[in-house]
This record gives sequence, structure tokens and C-alpha cells, in this order.
Amino acid sequence: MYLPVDAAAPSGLNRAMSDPLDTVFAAIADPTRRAILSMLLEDDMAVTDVAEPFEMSLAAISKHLAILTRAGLISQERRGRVKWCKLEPDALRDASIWMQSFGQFEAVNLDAFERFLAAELGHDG
Amino acid sequence: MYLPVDAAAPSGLNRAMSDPLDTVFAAIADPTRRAILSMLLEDDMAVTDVAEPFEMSLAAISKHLAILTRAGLISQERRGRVKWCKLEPDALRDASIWMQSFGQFEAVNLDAFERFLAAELGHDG
DNA sequence: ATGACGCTCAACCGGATGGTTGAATATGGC
DNA sequence: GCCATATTCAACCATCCGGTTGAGCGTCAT
Repeated sequence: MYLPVDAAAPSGLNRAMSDPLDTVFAAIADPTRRAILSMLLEDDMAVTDVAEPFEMSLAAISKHLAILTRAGLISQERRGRVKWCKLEPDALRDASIWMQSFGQFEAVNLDAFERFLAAELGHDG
Repeated sequence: MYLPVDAAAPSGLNRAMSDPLDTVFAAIADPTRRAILSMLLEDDMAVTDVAEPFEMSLAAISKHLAILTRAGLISQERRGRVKWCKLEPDALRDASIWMQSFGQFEAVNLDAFERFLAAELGHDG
């Protein structure tokens, strides 16, 4: 129930099987992509606008966005010639839960956090 | 402050700067390493015992353990000729906090969130 | 229709990653 | 001292990753 799933079968069966956790954690392991997620926290953005503050090519940012999309962390909707990027925070939830399973640190547990959010937002987002 | 740090400076300054979050997330992006962490959740283990259920060489596992150690996720204490591996769950805490800052966010009062975190983390053991 | 804009594709590059093998370096037991 | 055990080191390999550049493609404006 609370145990990380692939712990039960380290038998190489899950090799190259691409657990969603793989892609999510790999996606947020890159500082550029974390920065992008932070930007999208504030607002949906077009690809060009996402790329603007970075000192790398548009193509590079486009690749980063593709990786984030594949991980389910953002979604991209094309409107006209502009592609809008939107944060999809739900994708982090499973990863977060996995981490919580190690949660002796129990510093921020989901229950407390959600109570906090409920109090803050007045709804259960 | 409380928000993902590199969000403020996506200016390429943090390139090759090796944010701890980079190493932690990269470490747990690998299913083998996640499985190892799960195993260590139950008990401290010697390197050979960690390697036993996997279908890969001892040297490979040794490398994985080195990566987990560098990320601070485990510690290794040599006793005699045996090196014992111990889970260090605290290393996941910052990563967890970073993730939760995204998880649910819509329009949370960040100041309140910071106070919440301060209160929660204040009593760390 | 032409051209600027927004974005992706394709090819390429250097460096990291994840694995292998075989040798090397302790340490412990007899 | 000698051998087995526990672990790492070193070299090597294939593949992936993050970046570049330049061309290509769809879309909007004139």
C-alpha cells in the first residue's frame, strides 16, 4: 500500500518499462525545467515567452517543454500559431506520495498540507 | 525565499552549479535506486545484500549506492570489511517541500505557506 | 502572395549515465 | 601466510541528454 511499487520486483522486469515516476523525477531533476515550472506557476505562457529569460536557444526550451509534457507536468494547447503551456500539478502528486512513503521526516505531511490549503483556499482544489 | 530558488534566476547563472535538488531528483529518477531506497526503508543493509535481488553486477550496485550517497539519500558506514548502508530520509525533505509547493497551488497565500512551513519544520528532530 | 512570426525537426556534438569486465584493495578466518 | 569475502577501481562501451545550428512548416498580417 504505501511501499514503492517497484521495490517488490527489482528483477529487471521493470527495466526499460518507463515507470511514470522515472519520467517525472527525471524531468524535475533539471534546473531549467524546474525554473520553467515555477514560471508556469504564475501563469500560462507561450513557448517564446517561456524561453525569453533563458540564455539558450528556443529549440532547447522547446525540447525541455516536450520533456515536461511527456512527464505530464505541463500541457500544451495550440491556439493559432501560439502554443500555450499550462502547469499540470496533478502529475506531481504520485511522485509526492512516493516520497511521502519515506516520510519519517514527516515534516510536511499531506494531511497537514491539505488542511492548510483548505483553510487558505476555502475549497479543496 | 520559499519558492523554488532557481525560478528567480533562470539566467543561466545556476548552470553547472549543482543544486542539491538536481542530485536528489536525478538520484531517485532511476528505478533501481528507488528500489534500493525502498529496501533500506526496512533495514540497514550491506552492499552485497543490497545487490543480491538485482540482476546486475555488484559493481553497478556499488555505483548506484555512491550516487545515492552523494545525493545524501543514504549514508555508508564501514564496519570491518562490510559497508553498511542506511537510509537518510531527511535528504528527501527539501525535495518534498519543493514538490508540494507545486502540487496544489492555485492562489495560495505564499506568506502563510511560508509560515506553515516554518512551523512544520521548526520541530525537526 | 509575400513575408514575418512561432515553433519544431533533423543532424550533429560533447559529456554524462548505466552497464560490463577484470584487476586491485582491504579485511577476516584458519 | 594464505585464501575467501566484501567492496571498489579502471577501462571500456552503448546510449541518453542537453545544447547548438539551420532548415522547414503552419499561421497571421499586409
